[in-house]
Amino acid sequence: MNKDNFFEMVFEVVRQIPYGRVTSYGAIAEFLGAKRSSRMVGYAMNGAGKATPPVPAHRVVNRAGMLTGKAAFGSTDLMQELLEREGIKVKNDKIVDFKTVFWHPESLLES
DNA sequence: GCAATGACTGGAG
DNA sequence: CCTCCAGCCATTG
Repeated sequence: MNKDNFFEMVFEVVRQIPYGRVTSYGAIAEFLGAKRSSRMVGYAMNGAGKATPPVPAHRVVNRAGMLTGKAAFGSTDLMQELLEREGIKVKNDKIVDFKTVFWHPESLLES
């Protein structure tokens, strides 16, 4: 079954990520109130490419800013391309100035 | 319902 | 910020 509740809220947050910004699985999990379920966030992203509308999963990386899920895009180079496309510099499968482009989900609370 | 899995995280070196 | 170890948790077989 697609669009499960847990996946849904993860997709929602990821879709709210502004252009040229990235966030981490733990940040999303924490925002959802399930910081312990950080792994589930990544797991949910596994269905992101199959979800509708598709979510910018390339904007979601681990806490180190490493493109851990690049393999799930089908093309490992695709994720880096998309990130650079947004103005984000990627070096050795890791985001440059990660803390600078990092986006906090809690920013949604600020209208 | 139990066992295995995984796009993770925090603590320590 | 990098590497290794152990803990958490929902989905799947």
